Amino acid sequence: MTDTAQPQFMPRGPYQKTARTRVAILEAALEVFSESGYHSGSIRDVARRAGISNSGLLHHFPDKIALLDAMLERRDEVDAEAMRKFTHDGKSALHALIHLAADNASKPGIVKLYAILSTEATAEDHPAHAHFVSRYARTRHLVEDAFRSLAEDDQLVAGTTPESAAIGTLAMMDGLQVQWLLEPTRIDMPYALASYLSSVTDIDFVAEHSLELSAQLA
Amino acid sequence: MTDTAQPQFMPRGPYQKTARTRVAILEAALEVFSESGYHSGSIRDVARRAGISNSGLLHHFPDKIALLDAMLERRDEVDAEAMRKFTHDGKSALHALIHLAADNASKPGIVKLYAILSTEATAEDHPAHAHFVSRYARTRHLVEDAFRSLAEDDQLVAGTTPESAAIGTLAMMDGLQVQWLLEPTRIDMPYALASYLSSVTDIDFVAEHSLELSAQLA
DNA sequence: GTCTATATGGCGATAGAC
DNA sequence: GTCTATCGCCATATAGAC
Repeated sequence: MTDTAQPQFMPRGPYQKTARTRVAILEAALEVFSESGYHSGSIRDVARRAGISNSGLLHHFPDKIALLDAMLERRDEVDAEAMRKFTHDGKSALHALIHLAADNASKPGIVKLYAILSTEATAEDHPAHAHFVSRYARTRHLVEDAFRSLAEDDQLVAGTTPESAAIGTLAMMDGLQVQWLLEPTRIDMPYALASYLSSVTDIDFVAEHSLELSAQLA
Repeated sequence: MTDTAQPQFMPRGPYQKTARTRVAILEAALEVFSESGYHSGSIRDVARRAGISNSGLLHHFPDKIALLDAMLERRDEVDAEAMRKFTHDGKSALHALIHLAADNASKPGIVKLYAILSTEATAEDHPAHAHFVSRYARTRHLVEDAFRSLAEDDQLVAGTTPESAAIGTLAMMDGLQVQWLLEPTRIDMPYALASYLSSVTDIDFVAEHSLELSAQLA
């Protein structure tokens, strides 16, 4: 990894500008890859949006793949941080997923990035293929653990296993995002996810989530 | 529309060869767009696989967008045919969806086509945007009707509406496809879908589907 | 109906000046 | 660290011969 992750340890000297430029490039890369995916998104477009020349960009990232890797790594730091906060018990972890869905509803760029890249990266020779395989495995384990702790309290409905519930939860989140991107006003992602979680557990996530919403208004 | 849909009405004369060429082109287009999506898939690649030159292809389809439209139209004819067969009652319609999922598991090309195109077409200026918006609306209505007829027999679980169940079903199917494309051996699409349908209805689709499978072996 | 040849332009990446 | 200039490639699409 490079110096992007800890810019606070080198704020002075010539590196300060470098770090700022790198961040600008990575943010532009997120925009471009969100809109067009990796193959159709162009380095030149990223450079243009970052206010830098084509070669100026390639000074910071040797090639297109390095740019994609760095951008994904940056995103994963943010995600990992958000995940770490909600590993209390199973129920609160699933509530956190509903919050995540609500949060995503205000970030179409991020949602589109993962929707496009994850399908594109389905091809085995895609530069981000391994990244997404391991990303799904990691997330699936996290969600599976949440369901397992619920199962120990007999709160999973009959016929549902922690594994099948975890696969179903991730599938539901992904699928809802596609429909939401196509018709944002028709799809209520957090509600639909809560509805799913309620149907595979003995917990009324829909009611609890709407209670939270009313509490926020007070 | 062109003559592709009714080749049986003009089998002789010079059109016969044209029709055959067009079909070869559309099948090649399906391959290419399945692997790379629309933007990254190239007309040249399609032409190469169809055994024709670049300009030869453009004689049949004036530009790339026309090629995509014709290919989607052709696929939709097949899909509509498959759909028409199972509009008996609500329960059999949902069983047919499980069959569709099982069928898809042997057609990674088709699955990948829709997975990639539907996320790519999320962009409002994508040539297939309108196509996918109306495709989702149409399918959602079909599934919603199935759930509505179940609701009239009190077979929907509490807290689930025909609309939310339809949205959830489509989301589940889409999301499962992405995970299945990434790790085919880990995901059992028909089982996972049956599991979802069982959790939102009072019908044990998992048991009924596995009964069907055993019957087929006999 | 299919071809070759070509116009036009975007792409990733490199070389070398400042 | 950033630039201009450039190479070589591939793209969509057109013109015109056969």
